[in-house]
Amino acid sequence: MHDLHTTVAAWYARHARDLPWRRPGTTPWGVLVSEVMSQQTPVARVAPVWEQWMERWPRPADLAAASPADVLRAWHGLGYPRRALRLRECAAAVAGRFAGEVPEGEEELRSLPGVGDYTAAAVASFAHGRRALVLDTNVRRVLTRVSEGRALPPPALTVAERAHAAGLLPADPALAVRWNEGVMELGALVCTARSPRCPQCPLADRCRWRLAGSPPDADAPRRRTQAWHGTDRQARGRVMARLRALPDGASLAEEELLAGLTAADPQQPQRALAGLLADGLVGQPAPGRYALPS
DNA sequence: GAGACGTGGGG
DNA sequence: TCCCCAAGTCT
Repeated sequence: MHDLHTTVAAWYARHARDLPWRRPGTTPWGVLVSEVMSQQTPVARVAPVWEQWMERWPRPADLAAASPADVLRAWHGLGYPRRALRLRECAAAVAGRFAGEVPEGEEELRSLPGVGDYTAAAVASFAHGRRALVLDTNVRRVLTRVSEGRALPPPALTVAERAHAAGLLPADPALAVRWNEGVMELGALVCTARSPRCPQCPLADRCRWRLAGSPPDADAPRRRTQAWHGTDRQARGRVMARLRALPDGASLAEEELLAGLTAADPQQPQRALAGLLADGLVGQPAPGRYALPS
């Protein structure tokens, strides 16, 4: 029976995925880009996009100089395209306010567009080797199971969770980094949300949830199932797909752009377009014409 | 704090 | 086919 941290670190050393941004030579900016791309998006889908992205725009200044249209097209498949625009703004902020160097402190990191608590901690820890509390959904799930004996963490991060996780974070920065990446990876590969691979888990012998027989979600209020069909979000996605597919320099009139998007609510397509315009995801190269923002 | 915000793959 | 999601952030 090994110490918790040693056990996780040993498991990570043996089972960590060979993700492109974990390879030697990856810059702090590359790590930041990987974290933003991975927000709510499966890592397997991020990897190939990240490689092309970093080859095309290796430094913050390169991305800041790119057109929103190119950035949005390169983002294809990752979802939540507003993240792409924010990442470009983030690049401009790093290039400008921070002389092209990704800041090391969580406070400064959080001041960047698209960087919240999780991403700031992840970049501080994984890119700079700092001691930071990385609390993503994977870590929360692992700790909830091992320590609380429950199947899933509450919908929103609680102060109790934060305190518990903080107490587990090693004091030594290098050990803290290993712990962070180890627990995250364990949650991503073994202690998964749907079908956890408990027989392969290095913590199975001390997991309260496992020891209790892996009881299904007690009564914890689950997040409401994500609304989708017939939503504005779906309509927005369709509009963006059409614009991304347009040849460079081409544009569409509103009727062409929204044709066939009729929904239960006849106002929806236009509402979606208005929202995209407001978000800067759609541009108007000429009056009444629409395209990706230049 | 609740709700908005995409996409494509797996079970 | 249909449902459920996957390294959150912003308002």
